[in-house]
Amino acid sequence: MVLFWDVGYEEASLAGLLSAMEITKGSFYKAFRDKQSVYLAALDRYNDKVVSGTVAYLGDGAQGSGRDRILGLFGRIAEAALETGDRLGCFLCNAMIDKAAGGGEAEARLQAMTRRLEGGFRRALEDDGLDEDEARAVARGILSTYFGLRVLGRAGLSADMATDCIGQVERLIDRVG
Amino acid sequence: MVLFWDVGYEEASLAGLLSAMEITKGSFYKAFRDKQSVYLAALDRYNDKVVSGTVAYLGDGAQGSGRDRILGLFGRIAEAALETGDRLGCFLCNAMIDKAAGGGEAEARLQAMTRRLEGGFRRALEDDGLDEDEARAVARGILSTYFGLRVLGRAGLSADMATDCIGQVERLIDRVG
DNA sequence: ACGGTTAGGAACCGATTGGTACAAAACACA
DNA sequence: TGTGTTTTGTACCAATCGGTTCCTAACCGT
Repeated sequence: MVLFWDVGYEEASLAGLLSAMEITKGSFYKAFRDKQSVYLAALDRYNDKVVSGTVAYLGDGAQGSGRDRILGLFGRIAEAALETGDRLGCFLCNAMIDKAAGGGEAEARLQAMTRRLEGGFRRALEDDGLDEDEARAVARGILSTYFGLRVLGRAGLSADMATDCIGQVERLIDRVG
Repeated sequence: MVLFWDVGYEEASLAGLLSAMEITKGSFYKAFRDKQSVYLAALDRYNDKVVSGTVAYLGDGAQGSGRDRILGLFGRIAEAALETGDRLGCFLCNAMIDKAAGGGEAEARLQAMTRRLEGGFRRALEDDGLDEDEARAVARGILSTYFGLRVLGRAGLSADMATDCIGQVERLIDRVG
């Protein structure tokens, strides 16, 4: 999964996948139909692990208000990009750009994950008292900023760029209610 | 340029480039050093044509207020994605995700284009009377939303998603001043 | 220890990759 | 028209691509 995440579908060669999995071709083609199916499995895994984790965090009242959770998420992303020099970005976001991948079957998964993420933001906003329609609209704006930040993070994000972006997310939330 | 824009660096095969350019290998390798240099040239071309056009539009007072221009830009993007089914997205945005491309030389160009785009937004906001610091911060938030919208547009953007995103950009602008 | 099943490894496959070498064709200038 | 130069098309290259085949090695319950 991490290899696809890092370098995309085409650039992830079969040899690279094999060494990353520490298996050889025999086992590979016993376990999977072809390269594409592994990619789809990687997407599913990302959905299960990362997206689920993010949505759970956004919906976890123990982490503070909805506002706190959303800003906390963005803070963690910026922190990872700045301090540990994380250049992976968001696999979902990368996959949406990567046209070579999945051949149609990927698109449904991508849209489903996008909806889950949007739902996570909306949930957090509703916890702060926003009504459904307004929460959805703001959530979508935040989602879009989220993807944008992940894109920027992939190409090297400066610290002040990150803080400015997060500041705007903050304003997007605080305006309402 | 359009081929790289559409399918990315790796997926754009030499044969595809040749037929797109309507030349053969002989002329190709006389005109360019290798595939990577063509990619960089395509990035430069995108900068010259598209980014320059966008920045010019954002700075053109004849197109209305800065607010009008920014919202006009987003409107045109959404319109293209929805009506004509444009799945190209933004070459700059795609290239930032596409890690295979450019090998270090691309990164400087990408950051330069990003700064130009940010400057375009900032200029439009300053025309509406925002001071420099505030304009920069808002511009960066808008830039991030811009990239996010382009990502969403690549994977099939619904009409209400687009209107909600643009609505949040509007709120981001209107809050200030 | 046995036979049957499954997993694993390595050789091999045609197709395609980006890139080179070179000759033929088009061109410019006189 | 003759000559020298540049452009263009083509044959070719090693390397790598994703994928198949097949044989061996490990493991299983009896």
